[in-house]
Amino acid sequence: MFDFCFAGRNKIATFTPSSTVDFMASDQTRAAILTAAETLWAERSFGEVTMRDIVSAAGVNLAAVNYHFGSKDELLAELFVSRTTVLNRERFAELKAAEEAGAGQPSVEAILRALVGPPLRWCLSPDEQRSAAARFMTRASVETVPPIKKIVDREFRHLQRFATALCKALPDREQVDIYWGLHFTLAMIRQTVTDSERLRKLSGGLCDTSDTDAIINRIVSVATDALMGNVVPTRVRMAGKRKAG
Amino acid sequence: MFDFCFAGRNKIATFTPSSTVDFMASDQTRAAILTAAETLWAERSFGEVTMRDIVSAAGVNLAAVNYHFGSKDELLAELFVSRTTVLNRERFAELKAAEEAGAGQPSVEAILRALVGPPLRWCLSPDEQRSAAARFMTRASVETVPPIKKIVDREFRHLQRFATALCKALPDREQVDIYWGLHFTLAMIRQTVTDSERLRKLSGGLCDTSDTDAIINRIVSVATDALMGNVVPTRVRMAGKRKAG
DNA sequence: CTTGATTTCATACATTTGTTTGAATTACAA
DNA sequence: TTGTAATTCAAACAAATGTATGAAATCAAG
Repeated sequence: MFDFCFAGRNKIATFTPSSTVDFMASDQTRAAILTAAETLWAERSFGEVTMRDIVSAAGVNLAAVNYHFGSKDELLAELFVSRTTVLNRERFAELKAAEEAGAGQPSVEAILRALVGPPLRWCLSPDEQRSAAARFMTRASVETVPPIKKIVDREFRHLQRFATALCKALPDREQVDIYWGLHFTLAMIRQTVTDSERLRKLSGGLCDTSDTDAIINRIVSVATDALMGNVVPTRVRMAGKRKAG
Repeated sequence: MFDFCFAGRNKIATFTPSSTVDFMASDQTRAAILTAAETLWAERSFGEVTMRDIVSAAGVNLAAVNYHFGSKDELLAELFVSRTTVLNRERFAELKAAEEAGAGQPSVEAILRALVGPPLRWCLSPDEQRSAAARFMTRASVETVPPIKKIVDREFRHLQRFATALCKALPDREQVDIYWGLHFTLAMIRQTVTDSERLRKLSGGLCDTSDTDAIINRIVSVATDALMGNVVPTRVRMAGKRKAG
Protein backbone atom coordinates (compact mmCIF):
# COMPACT_ATOMS: atom_id res chain seq x y z
CA MET A 1 0.00 0.00 0.00
CA PHE A 2 2.62 2.50 1.07
CA ASP A 3 6.33 2.42 0.48
CA PHE A 4 7.33 0.60 3.60
CA CYS A 5 10.28 -1.24 2.24
CA PHE A 6 12.32 1.92 1.60
CA ALA A 7 12.73 0.87 -2.04
CA GLY A 8 13.10 4.43 -3.21
CA ARG A 9 15.99 6.18 -4.86
CA ASN A 10 19.16 7.12 -3.13
CA LYS A 11 20.04 10.77 -2.98
CA ILE A 12 23.72 11.26 -2.38
CA ALA A 13 25.41 14.57 -2.97
CA THR A 14 28.75 14.13 -4.68
CA PHE A 15 31.18 16.37 -6.50
CA THR A 16 29.93 15.19 -9.87
CA PRO A 17 28.99 17.92 -12.35
CA SER A 18 25.24 17.52 -11.97
CA SER A 19 25.28 18.04 -8.18
CA THR A 20 22.99 15.10 -7.31
CA VAL A 21 22.94 11.62 -8.65
CA ASP A 22 20.35 8.86 -8.43
CA PHE A 23 21.12 5.19 -8.46
CA MET A 24 19.58 1.95 -7.39
CA ALA A 25 22.65 0.03 -6.35
CA SER A 26 22.94 -0.97 -2.73
CA ASP A 27 19.58 0.40 -1.84
CA GLN A 28 19.35 -2.86 0.00
CA THR A 29 21.96 -1.64 2.43
CA ARG A 30 20.09 1.56 3.15
CA ALA A 31 16.86 -0.36 3.51
CA ALA A 32 18.42 -2.95 5.78
CA ILE A 33 19.78 -0.25 8.04
CA LEU A 34 16.50 1.63 8.22
CA THR A 35 14.56 -1.53 8.92
CA ALA A 36 16.94 -2.71 11.62
CA ALA A 37 17.15 0.71 13.27
CA GLU A 38 13.40 1.03 13.32
CA THR A 39 12.92 -2.38 14.85
CA LEU A 40 15.45 -1.70 17.58
CA TRP A 41 14.26 1.84 18.28
CA ALA A 42 10.72 0.55 18.59
CA GLU A 43 11.73 -1.24 21.78
CA ARG A 44 14.64 0.73 23.22
CA SER A 45 15.43 4.44 23.43
CA PHE A 46 17.73 6.30 21.07
CA GLY A 47 20.75 6.24 23.35
CA GLU A 48 20.35 2.63 24.31
CA VAL A 49 20.60 1.38 20.74
CA THR A 50 24.17 1.54 19.51
CA MET A 51 25.40 1.76 15.94
CA ARG A 52 26.86 -1.68 16.38
CA ASP A 53 23.46 -3.03 17.39
CA ILE A 54 21.99 -1.58 14.23
CA VAL A 55 24.60 -2.74 11.74
CA SER A 56 24.69 -6.12 13.39
CA ALA A 57 20.94 -6.54 13.02
CA ALA A 58 21.10 -5.23 9.48
CA GLY A 59 24.00 -7.49 8.55
CA VAL A 60 26.07 -4.65 7.17
CA ASN A 61 29.38 -3.08 7.95
CA LEU A 62 29.76 -0.59 10.77
CA ALA A 63 30.81 2.23 8.47
CA ALA A 64 27.71 1.81 6.34
CA VAL A 65 25.55 4.02 8.52
CA ASN A 66 27.92 6.94 8.34
CA TYR A 67 28.43 6.40 4.65
CA HIS A 68 24.75 6.32 3.76
CA PHE A 69 23.27 8.67 6.33
CA GLY A 70 26.13 10.76 7.66
CA SER A 71 25.58 10.15 11.34
CA LYS A 72 23.43 8.38 13.87
CA ASP A 73 21.39 11.54 14.43
CA GLU A 74 20.75 11.93 10.73
CA LEU A 75 19.68 8.32 10.45
CA LEU A 76 17.14 8.89 13.18
CA ALA A 77 15.95 12.09 11.57
CA GLU A 78 15.57 10.56 8.11
CA LEU A 79 13.74 7.55 9.49
CA PHE A 80 11.44 9.69 11.57
CA VAL A 81 10.64 12.06 8.73
CA SER A 82 10.03 9.14 6.41
CA ARG A 83 7.55 7.59 8.80
CA THR A 84 5.69 10.69 9.87
CA THR A 85 5.29 11.66 6.25
CA VAL A 86 3.59 8.40 5.40
CA LEU A 87 1.46 8.45 8.54
CA ASN A 88 0.32 12.01 8.00
CA ARG A 89 -0.49 11.28 4.40
CA GLU A 90 -2.67 8.41 5.54
CA ARG A 91 -4.37 10.54 8.16
CA PHE A 92 -5.06 13.37 5.75
CA ALA A 93 -6.35 11.00 3.12
CA GLU A 94 -8.94 9.73 5.57
CA LEU A 95 -9.77 13.21 6.72
CA LYS A 96 -10.23 14.35 3.15
CA ALA A 97 -12.38 11.33 2.37
CA ALA A 98 -14.52 12.15 5.38
CA GLU A 99 -14.82 15.77 4.31
CA GLU A 100 -15.92 14.77 0.83
CA ALA A 101 -18.34 12.17 2.15
CA GLY A 102 -19.82 14.73 4.53
CA ALA A 103 -19.99 17.49 1.93
CA GLY A 104 -17.27 19.56 3.52
CA GLN A 105 -18.65 19.02 6.99
CA PRO A 106 -17.41 15.72 8.42
CA SER A 107 -18.71 14.46 11.74
CA VAL A 108 -16.60 14.67 14.87
CA GLU A 109 -16.41 10.93 14.89
CA ALA A 110 -15.15 10.79 11.32
CA ILE A 111 -12.46 13.35 12.07
CA LEU A 112 -11.33 11.44 15.13
CA ARG A 113 -11.37 8.23 13.17
CA ALA A 114 -8.93 9.74 10.67
CA LEU A 115 -6.68 10.72 13.55
CA VAL A 116 -6.88 7.51 15.56
CA GLY A 117 -7.23 4.89 12.86
CA PRO A 118 -3.89 5.01 11.05
CA PRO A 119 -1.50 4.74 14.02
CA LEU A 120 -3.60 2.04 15.64
CA ARG A 121 -3.90 0.04 12.45
CA TRP A 122 -0.14 0.32 12.00
CA CYS A 123 0.54 -0.75 15.54
CA LEU A 124 -1.71 -3.78 15.40
CA SER A 125 -0.86 -4.73 11.87
CA PRO A 126 0.29 -8.30 11.26
CA ASP A 127 3.14 -6.72 9.31
CA GLU A 128 5.82 -6.70 11.97
CA GLN A 129 7.68 -3.82 10.37
CA ARG A 130 4.65 -1.61 10.26
CA SER A 131 3.91 -2.38 13.86
CA ALA A 132 7.46 -1.46 14.78
CA ALA A 133 7.06 1.78 12.86
CA ALA A 134 4.15 2.84 15.02
CA ARG A 135 6.00 2.09 18.23
CA PHE A 136 9.15 3.73 16.91
CA MET A 137 7.33 6.93 16.13
CA THR A 138 5.63 7.35 19.45
CA ARG A 139 8.85 6.52 21.22
CA ALA A 140 10.91 8.87 19.07
CA SER A 141 8.46 11.73 19.44
CA VAL A 142 9.31 12.10 23.12
CA GLU A 143 13.02 11.74 22.49
CA THR A 144 15.02 14.73 23.59
CA VAL A 145 17.62 14.36 20.85
CA PRO A 146 17.96 17.64 18.92
CA PRO A 147 17.07 16.44 15.41
CA ILE A 148 13.79 15.01 16.67
CA LYS A 149 12.85 18.10 18.60
CA LYS A 150 12.91 20.08 15.38
CA ILE A 151 10.79 17.62 13.45
CA VAL A 152 8.26 17.27 16.24
CA ASP A 153 7.76 21.01 16.14
CA ARG A 154 6.82 20.69 12.50
CA GLU A 155 4.15 18.20 13.55
CA PHE A 156 2.19 21.05 15.01
CA ARG A 157 0.90 22.10 11.64
CA HIS A 158 -0.36 18.58 11.08
CA LEU A 159 -2.27 18.53 14.36
CA GLN A 160 -3.51 22.05 13.84
CA ARG A 161 -5.39 20.90 10.81
CA PHE A 162 -7.26 18.36 12.89
CA ALA A 163 -7.92 20.98 15.53
CA THR A 164 -9.39 23.27 12.88
CA ALA A 165 -11.57 20.52 11.52
CA LEU A 166 -12.88 19.78 15.00
CA CYS A 167 -13.57 23.45 15.66
CA LYS A 168 -15.61 23.60 12.48
CA ALA A 169 -17.54 20.50 13.44
CA LEU A 170 -18.21 21.88 16.91
CA PRO A 171 -18.86 25.58 16.45
CA ASP A 172 -20.62 25.92 19.80
CA ARG A 173 -17.77 24.42 21.70
CA GLU A 174 -15.06 26.53 23.29
CA GLN A 175 -11.73 26.16 21.54
CA VAL A 176 -10.07 25.32 24.85
CA ASP A 177 -12.28 22.29 25.19
CA ILE A 178 -11.43 21.16 21.69
CA TYR A 179 -7.72 21.36 22.32
CA TRP A 180 -8.07 19.44 25.55
CA GLY A 181 -10.10 16.81 23.75
CA LEU A 182 -7.41 16.55 21.11
CA HIS A 183 -4.81 16.27 23.84
CA PHE A 184 -6.67 13.41 25.49
CA THR A 185 -7.14 11.65 22.18
CA LEU A 186 -3.42 11.75 21.49
CA ALA A 187 -2.87 10.46 25.00
CA MET A 188 -5.03 7.40 24.40
CA ILE A 189 -3.37 6.69 21.09
CA ARG A 190 0.08 6.88 22.57
CA GLN A 191 -0.69 4.80 25.62
CA THR A 192 -2.35 2.12 23.52
CA VAL A 193 0.49 1.99 21.03
CA THR A 194 3.25 1.84 23.59
CA ASP A 195 1.69 0.23 26.65
CA SER A 196 -0.92 -2.22 25.47
CA GLU A 197 1.27 -4.88 26.98
CA ARG A 198 0.65 -3.47 30.43
CA LEU A 199 -3.09 -3.37 29.85
CA ARG A 200 -3.08 -6.99 28.81
CA LYS A 201 -1.17 -8.03 31.88
CA LEU A 202 -3.10 -5.75 34.18
CA SER A 203 -6.40 -7.20 33.02
CA GLY A 204 -5.09 -10.73 33.28
CA GLY A 205 -5.44 -11.22 29.55
CA LEU A 206 -9.04 -10.08 29.66
CA CYS A 207 -8.52 -7.14 27.35
CA ASP A 208 -8.06 -8.18 23.77
CA THR A 209 -5.33 -5.93 22.44
CA SER A 210 -5.42 -7.39 18.97
CA ASP A 211 -8.95 -6.53 17.83
CA THR A 212 -8.00 -3.41 15.94
CA ASP A 213 -11.46 -2.18 15.08
CA ALA A 214 -12.76 -2.64 18.58
CA ILE A 215 -9.88 -0.66 20.03
CA ILE A 216 -10.25 2.15 17.54
CA ASN A 217 -13.96 2.24 18.32
CA ARG A 218 -13.23 2.49 22.01
CA ILE A 219 -10.82 5.36 21.66
CA VAL A 220 -12.99 7.23 19.19
CA SER A 221 -15.98 6.73 21.44
CA VAL A 222 -14.28 8.08 24.53
CA ALA A 223 -12.75 10.92 22.54
CA THR A 224 -16.11 11.83 21.04
CA ASP A 225 -17.66 11.92 24.49
CA ALA A 226 -14.79 14.06 25.71
CA LEU A 227 -15.42 16.55 22.93
CA MET A 228 -19.21 16.57 22.82
CA GLY A 229 -19.94 15.11 26.22
CA ASN A 230 -22.31 16.32 28.86
CA VAL A 231 -19.72 18.39 30.67
CA VAL A 232 -20.54 22.03 31.18
CA PRO A 233 -19.17 23.43 27.93
CA THR A 234 -17.46 26.63 28.95
CA ARG A 235 -16.24 26.29 32.48
CA VAL A 236 -15.56 22.83 33.86
CA ARG A 237 -17.08 23.05 37.27
CA MET A 238 -17.32 19.90 39.32
CA ALA A 239 -18.54 21.56 42.50
CA GLY A 240 -22.01 20.17 42.07
CA LYS A 241 -20.79 16.80 40.90
CA ARG A 242 -18.35 16.26 43.77
CA LYS A 243 -20.59 14.01 45.80
CA ALA A 244 -22.22 12.30 42.89
CA GLY A 245 -22.38 8.54 43.08
CA MET B 1 4.04 17.03 54.24
CA PHE B 2 5.99 14.13 52.83
CA ASP B 3 9.68 13.48 53.07
CA PHE B 4 10.71 15.11 49.84
CA CYS B 5 14.07 16.36 50.87
CA PHE B 6 15.50 12.88 51.42
CA ALA B 7 16.42 13.91 54.96
CA GLY B 8 16.07 10.38 56.25
CA ARG B 9 18.66 8.08 57.70
CA ASN B 10 21.42 6.53 55.72
CA LYS B 11 21.51 2.78 55.56
CA ILE B 12 24.95 1.55 54.67
CA ALA B 13 25.94 -2.03 55.15
CA THR B 14 29.45 -2.28 56.53
CA PHE B 15 31.51 -4.94 58.23
CA THR B 16 30.77 -3.47 61.64
CA PRO B 17 29.49 -5.93 64.26
CA SER B 18 25.87 -4.78 64.17
CA SER B 19 25.54 -5.30 60.42
CA THR B 20 23.85 -1.99 59.68
CA VAL B 21 24.63 1.42 60.99
CA ASP B 22 22.65 4.62 60.95
CA PHE B 23 24.17 8.06 60.82
CA MET B 24 23.26 11.54 59.79
CA ALA B 25 26.56 12.79 58.46
CA SER B 26 26.78 13.62 54.78
CA ASP B 27 23.15 12.96 54.19
CA GLN B 28 23.44 16.19 52.31
CA THR B 29 25.56 14.46 49.72
CA ARG B 30 23.04 11.70 49.19
CA ALA B 31 20.24 14.21 49.07
CA ALA B 32 22.09 16.45 46.64
CA ILE B 33 22.70 13.53 44.34
CA LEU B 34 19.10 12.34 44.44
CA THR B 35 17.78 15.82 43.85
CA ALA B 36 20.12 16.50 40.97
CA ALA B 37 19.51 13.14 39.35
CA GLU B 38 15.78 13.57 39.60
CA THR B 39 15.86 17.01 38.08
CA LEU B 40 17.98 15.85 35.17
CA TRP B 41 16.05 12.62 34.60
CA ALA B 42 12.83 14.61 34.57
CA GLU B 43 13.91 16.17 31.29
CA ARG B 44 16.24 13.66 29.65
CA SER B 45 16.26 9.88 29.42
CA PHE B 46 18.34 7.59 31.59
CA GLY B 47 21.10 7.05 29.08
CA GLU B 48 21.36 10.67 28.11
CA VAL B 49 22.13 11.83 31.63
CA THR B 50 25.70 10.94 32.57
CA MET B 51 27.16 10.46 36.02
CA ARG B 52 29.21 13.56 35.43
CA ASP B 53 26.08 15.56 34.70
CA ILE B 54 24.62 14.41 37.98
CA VAL B 55 27.60 15.02 40.24
CA SER B 56 28.23 18.33 38.54
CA ALA B 57 24.67 19.48 39.21
CA ALA B 58 24.86 18.13 42.74
CA GLY B 59 28.22 19.77 43.39
CA VAL B 60 29.79 16.58 44.66
CA ASN B 61 32.65 14.36 43.62
CA LEU B 62 32.31 11.87 40.79
CA ALA B 63 32.94 8.92 43.05
CA ALA B 64 30.16 9.91 45.41
CA VAL B 65 27.43 8.18 43.44
CA ASN B 66 29.19 4.83 43.45
CA TYR B 67 30.10 5.25 47.09
CA HIS B 68 26.60 6.07 48.26
CA PHE B 69 24.47 4.08 45.86
CA GLY B 70 26.71 1.46 44.32
CA SER B 71 26.04 2.20 40.69
CA LYS B 72 24.07 4.37 38.32
CA ASP B 73 21.42 1.68 37.98
CA GLU B 74 21.01 1.41 41.73
CA LEU B 75 20.71 5.16 42.05
CA LEU B 76 17.88 5.12 39.53
CA ALA B 77 16.21 2.22 41.28
CA GLU B 78 16.42 3.78 44.73
CA LEU B 79 15.13 7.10 43.46
CA PHE B 80 12.28 5.46 41.61
CA VAL B 81 11.25 3.30 44.55
CA SER B 82 11.44 6.26 46.88
CA ARG B 83 9.14 8.29 44.67
CA THR B 84 6.60 5.63 43.79
CA THR B 85 6.31 4.75 47.44
CA VAL B 86 5.37 8.28 48.40
CA LEU B 87 3.03 8.68 45.44
CA ASN B 88 1.25 5.42 46.10
CA ARG B 89 0.89 6.27 49.77
CA GLU B 90 -0.75 9.52 48.79
CA ARG B 91 -3.06 7.81 46.33
CA PHE B 92 -4.09 5.16 48.81
CA ALA B 93 -4.66 7.73 51.52
CA GLU B 94 -7.13 9.50 49.27
CA LEU B 95 -8.75 6.26 48.24
CA LYS B 96 -9.14 5.20 51.84
CA ALA B 97 -10.56 8.58 52.77
CA ALA B 98 -13.06 8.24 49.95
CA GLU B 99 -13.98 4.76 51.08
CA GLU B 100 -14.57 5.90 54.60
CA ALA B 101 -16.54 8.95 53.49
CA GLY B 102 -18.68 6.76 51.28
CA ALA B 103 -19.22 4.08 53.92
CA GLY B 104 -17.11 1.52 52.09
CA GLN B 105 -18.62 2.39 48.75
CA PRO B 106 -16.86 5.37 47.16
CA SER B 107 -18.14 6.90 43.96
CA VAL B 108 -16.39 6.28 40.69
CA GLU B 109 -15.44 9.92 40.62
CA ALA B 110 -13.90 9.75 44.08
CA ILE B 111 -11.84 6.72 43.12
CA LEU B 112 -10.60 8.39 39.97
CA ARG B 113 -9.83 11.53 41.91
CA ALA B 114 -7.57 9.53 44.21
CA LEU B 115 -5.79 8.13 41.15
CA VAL B 116 -5.51 11.33 39.14
CA GLY B 117 -5.09 13.95 41.84
CA PRO B 118 -1.71 13.12 43.36
CA PRO B 119 0.42 12.92 40.20
CA LEU B 120 -1.22 16.00 38.73
CA ARG B 121 -0.83 17.99 41.92
CA TRP B 122 2.81 16.97 42.06
CA CYS B 123 3.40 17.90 38.47
CA LEU B 124 1.83 21.33 38.75
CA SER B 125 3.14 22.06 42.21
CA PRO B 126 5.04 25.30 42.68
CA ASP B 127 7.66 23.19 44.40
CA GLU B 128 10.04 22.66 41.51
CA GLN B 129 11.43 19.45 42.98
CA ARG B 130 8.03 17.88 43.37
CA SER B 131 7.17 18.81 39.84
CA ALA B 132 10.37 17.21 38.63
CA ALA B 133 9.49 14.09 40.61
CA ALA B 134 6.24 13.65 38.70
CA ARG B 135 7.93 14.04 35.34
CA PHE B 136 10.79 11.79 36.40
CA MET B 137 8.43 9.01 37.39
CA THR B 138 6.41 8.96 34.22
CA ARG B 139 9.59 9.15 32.19
CA ALA B 140 11.30 6.42 34.17
CA SER B 141 8.31 4.11 34.05
CA VAL B 142 8.76 3.60 30.32
CA GLU B 143 12.51 3.17 30.64
CA THR B 144 13.78 -0.15 29.44
CA VAL B 145 16.62 -0.32 31.95
CA PRO B 146 16.43 -3.60 33.87
CA PRO B 147 16.07 -2.28 37.43
CA ILE B 148 13.07 -0.20 36.42
CA LYS B 149 11.37 -3.03 34.59
CA LYS B 150 11.30 -5.00 37.81
CA ILE B 151 9.88 -2.17 39.88
CA VAL B 152 7.25 -1.30 37.31
CA ASP B 153 6.01 -4.86 37.46
CA ARG B 154 5.46 -4.40 41.17
CA GLU B 155 3.29 -1.41 40.32
CA PHE B 156 0.65 -3.79 39.06
CA ARG B 157 -0.56 -4.57 42.54
CA HIS B 158 -1.01 -0.87 43.15
CA LEU B 159 -3.13 -0.40 40.05
CA GLN B 160 -5.02 -3.60 40.68
CA ARG B 161 -6.37 -2.12 43.87
CA PHE B 162 -7.86 0.76 41.92
CA ALA B 163 -9.25 -1.65 39.37
CA THR B 164 -10.91 -3.62 42.15
CA ALA B 165 -12.39 -0.49 43.67
CA LEU B 166 -13.80 0.52 40.30
CA CYS B 167 -15.27 -2.93 39.74
CA LYS B 168 -17.04 -2.68 43.08
CA ALA B 169 -18.35 0.76 42.24
CA LEU B 170 -19.58 -0.43 38.84
CA PRO B 171 -20.93 -3.94 39.40
CA ASP B 172 -22.99 -3.88 36.20
CA ARG B 173 -20.05 -2.97 34.05
CA GLU B 174 -17.98 -5.58 32.25
CA GLN B 175 -14.50 -5.91 33.72
CA VAL B 176 -13.00 -5.39 30.29
CA ASP B 177 -14.56 -1.96 30.09
CA ILE B 178 -13.22 -1.07 33.51
CA TYR B 179 -9.69 -2.00 32.57
CA TRP B 180 -9.92 -0.03 29.37
CA GLY B 181 -11.22 2.93 31.32
CA LEU B 182 -8.31 2.63 33.73
CA HIS B 183 -5.95 2.38 30.78
CA PHE B 184 -7.32 5.58 29.27
CA THR B 185 -7.15 7.37 32.60
CA LEU B 186 -3.49 6.51 32.99
CA ALA B 187 -2.98 7.70 29.42
CA MET B 188 -4.42 11.13 30.16
CA ILE B 189 -2.38 11.45 33.33
CA ARG B 190 0.83 10.58 31.55
CA GLN B 191 0.25 12.81 28.57
CA THR B 192 -0.65 15.74 30.78
CA VAL B 193 2.35 15.28 33.03
CA THR B 194 4.87 14.89 30.24
CA ASP B 195 3.42 16.81 27.31
CA SER B 196 1.46 19.72 28.71
CA GLU B 197 4.00 21.91 26.98
CA ARG B 198 2.84 20.67 23.60
CA LEU B 199 -0.78 21.33 24.49
CA ARG B 200 0.03 24.87 25.49
CA LYS B 201 1.87 25.53 22.27
CA LEU B 202 -0.67 23.70 20.15
CA SER B 203 -3.50 25.77 21.57
CA GLY B 204 -1.52 28.96 21.18
CA GLY B 205 -1.45 29.47 24.92
CA LEU B 206 -5.21 29.10 25.10
CA CYS B 207 -5.11 26.08 27.39
CA ASP B 208 -4.14 26.98 30.91
CA THR B 209 -1.85 24.19 32.02
CA SER B 210 -1.33 25.64 35.48
CA ASP B 211 -4.84 25.50 36.91
CA THR B 212 -4.40 22.24 38.74
CA ASP B 213 -7.98 21.75 39.91
CA ALA B 214 -9.42 22.48 36.51
CA ILE B 215 -7.14 19.96 34.85
CA ILE B 216 -7.87 17.27 37.39
CA ASN B 217 -11.57 17.94 36.91
CA ARG B 218 -11.22 17.59 33.19
CA ILE B 219 -9.41 14.27 33.37
CA VAL B 220 -11.71 12.87 36.03
CA SER B 221 -14.70 13.99 34.03
CA VAL B 222 -13.58 12.34 30.81
CA ALA B 223 -12.51 9.22 32.70
CA THR B 224 -15.84 9.01 34.48
CA ASP B 225 -17.65 9.26 31.18
CA ALA B 226 -15.41 6.60 29.75
CA LEU B 227 -16.28 4.26 32.60
CA MET B 228 -19.96 4.99 33.03
CA GLY B 229 -20.67 6.62 29.70
CA ASN B 230 -23.43 5.89 27.26
CA VAL B 231 -21.41 3.37 25.31
CA VAL B 232 -23.00 -0.01 24.84
CA PRO B 233 -21.58 -1.77 27.91
CA THR B 234 -20.70 -5.19 26.60
CA ARG B 235 -19.79 -4.90 22.98
CA VAL B 236 -18.57 -1.59 21.62
CA ARG B 237 -20.50 -1.23 18.37
CA MET B 238 -20.30 2.02 16.51
CA ALA B 239 -22.29 0.93 13.49
CA GLY B 240 -25.35 2.88 14.57
CA LYS B 241 -23.39 5.86 15.81
CA ARG B 242 -21.40 6.38 12.63
CA LYS B 243 -23.29 9.41 11.38
CA ALA B 244 -23.74 11.05 14.76
CA GLY B 245 -21.96 14.31 13.95
C1' DC C 1 45.51 14.96 71.18
C1' DT C 2 44.87 10.28 69.44
C1' DT C 3 42.49 6.79 67.32
C1' DG C 4 39.57 4.67 64.08
C1' DA C 5 36.02 4.81 61.02
C1' DT C 6 33.61 7.54 57.45
C1' DT C 7 33.49 10.40 53.71
C1' DT C 8 35.66 13.11 50.05
C1' DC C 9 38.72 13.82 46.32
C1' DA C 10 41.79 13.58 42.22
C1' DT C 11 43.10 10.38 39.26
C1' DA C 12 43.28 6.35 36.58
C1' DC C 13 41.02 2.22 34.48
C1' DA C 14 38.86 -0.63 31.13
C1' DT C 15 34.94 -0.35 27.92
C1' DT C 16 32.09 1.44 24.86
C1' DT C 17 30.65 5.11 22.16
C1' DG C 18 30.19 7.43 17.23
C1' DT C 19 33.14 8.41 13.61
C1' DT C 20 36.99 8.20 10.27
C1' DT C 21 40.38 6.23 7.21
C1' DG C 22 42.33 4.02 3.32
C1' DA C 23 42.63 -0.04 0.99
C1' DA C 24 39.83 -3.63 -1.27
C1' DT C 25 35.88 -4.77 -3.83
C1' DT C 26 32.10 -4.21 -6.77
C1' DA C 27 29.30 -2.08 -10.50
C1' DC C 28 28.96 -0.14 -14.83
C1' DA C 29 30.04 2.47 -18.93
C1' DA C 30 33.30 3.19 -22.76
C1' DT D 1 38.98 -5.32 -21.39
C1' DT D 2 39.89 -0.93 -19.24
C1' DG D 3 38.83 2.92 -16.33
C1' DT D 4 36.22 5.39 -13.11
C1' DA D 5 33.01 6.03 -9.62
C1' DA D 6 30.43 3.83 -5.89
C1' DT D 7 30.33 0.84 -2.25
C1' DT D 8 32.09 -2.31 1.26
C1' DC D 9 35.22 -3.62 4.71
C1' DA D 10 38.61 -4.20 8.62
C1' DA D 11 40.93 -1.50 11.44
C1' DA D 12 41.82 2.35 14.12
C1' DC D 13 40.53 6.91 16.20
C1' DA D 14 39.48 10.19 19.85
C1' DA D 15 36.11 11.09 23.08
C1' DA D 16 33.02 9.78 26.61
C1' DT D 17 31.19 6.43 29.57
C1' DG D 18 30.62 3.94 34.34
C1' DT D 19 33.58 2.29 37.80
C1' DA D 20 37.59 1.48 40.93
C1' DT D 21 41.57 2.98 43.72
C1' DG D 22 44.21 4.87 47.25
C1' DA D 23 45.56 8.83 49.44
C1' DA D 24 43.67 12.94 51.89
C1' DA D 25 40.30 15.01 54.74
C1' DT D 26 36.67 15.03 57.99
C1' DC D 27 34.31 13.55 61.89
C1' DA D 28 33.24 11.28 66.51
C1' DA D 29 34.48 9.46 70.51
C1' DG D 30 38.09 7.93 74.07
